[in-house]
Amino acid sequence: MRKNSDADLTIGRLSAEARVNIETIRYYERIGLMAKPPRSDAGRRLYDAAASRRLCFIRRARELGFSIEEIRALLGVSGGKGRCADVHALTIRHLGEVKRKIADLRKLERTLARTAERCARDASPDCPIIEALSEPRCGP
Amino acid sequence: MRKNSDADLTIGRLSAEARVNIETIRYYERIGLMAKPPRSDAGRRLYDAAASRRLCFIRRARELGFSIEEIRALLGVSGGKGRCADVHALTIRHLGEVKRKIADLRKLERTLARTAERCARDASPDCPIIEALSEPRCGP
DNA sequence: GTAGAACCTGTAGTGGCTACAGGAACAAGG
DNA sequence: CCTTGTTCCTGTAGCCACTACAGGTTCTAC
Repeated sequence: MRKNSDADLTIGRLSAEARVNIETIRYYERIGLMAKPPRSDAGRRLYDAAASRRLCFIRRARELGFSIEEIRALLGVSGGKGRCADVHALTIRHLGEVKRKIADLRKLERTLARTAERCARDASPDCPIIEALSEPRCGP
Repeated sequence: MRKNSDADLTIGRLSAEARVNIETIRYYERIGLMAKPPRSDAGRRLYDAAASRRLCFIRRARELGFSIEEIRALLGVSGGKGRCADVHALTIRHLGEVKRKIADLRKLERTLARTAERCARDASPDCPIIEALSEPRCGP
């Protein structure tokens, strides 16, 4: 059962361990984010502990909203090939994007709340929300 | 130049007037959000003022983050066929989603900020961000 | 041995666009 | 009228990060 690289995790077990969908793992392999693992005689993928750790890294980074390409860069650094300053810069840029998204959504929230407030909420076909969306002036 | 339906706007002019991309207008036609307009002898789409107003409605609703299907429903109401209460319900649901997204992003923002703060920002390959992403404990 | 679960590859789809390719028609200026 | 550049057409494919099959093989438990 032991292979030379200690790879004995099938994809299903890896999926459960790292909490990443099987199809997603195959996808990550396809796009090069995960290495092609050794196979059993039956052609089944066999993963080791290092692969599991890498997949967890990827999942955490995804959860933080980093894109696939950003994660590629992060993985580059995590191998000791990059610098902390680069990671920081990437994180700060990402943080800025998150802040911008929040600001946009806050604006949107306010507009929606204001509009909904004016709504009579009855069976009438007259509706201030629809009226607002139907403003005749549209062009510049 | 005048047609029986007063349709004399080419798609480019409609695009400029409603501030919606030409390709997007064609896409909306394909998915049934916009009606197929009459054509010139040369096969060019010719839009009237009502089409322009409808497109503006769609754009505004998109800007408010409503999905295509939600916009379909809103357009149904705007023709006098629905009720204000339904619009309100749709808007409140949407508002709830926006609030949830904001809450998620706020959480994310805090995590990113906290992590970035611990960063030495130097040329070191040792990096607390990478360390956090590399936590050995991954499974449940 | 059998049935169900796990795994494989390859392809297509999700949502909402966006960008071509390869052609035809139009408009403006000389 | 001719030329050139712009606008428009249809159809197809791609973006991002997955996700869901179809149709098959292999494994596991009873």
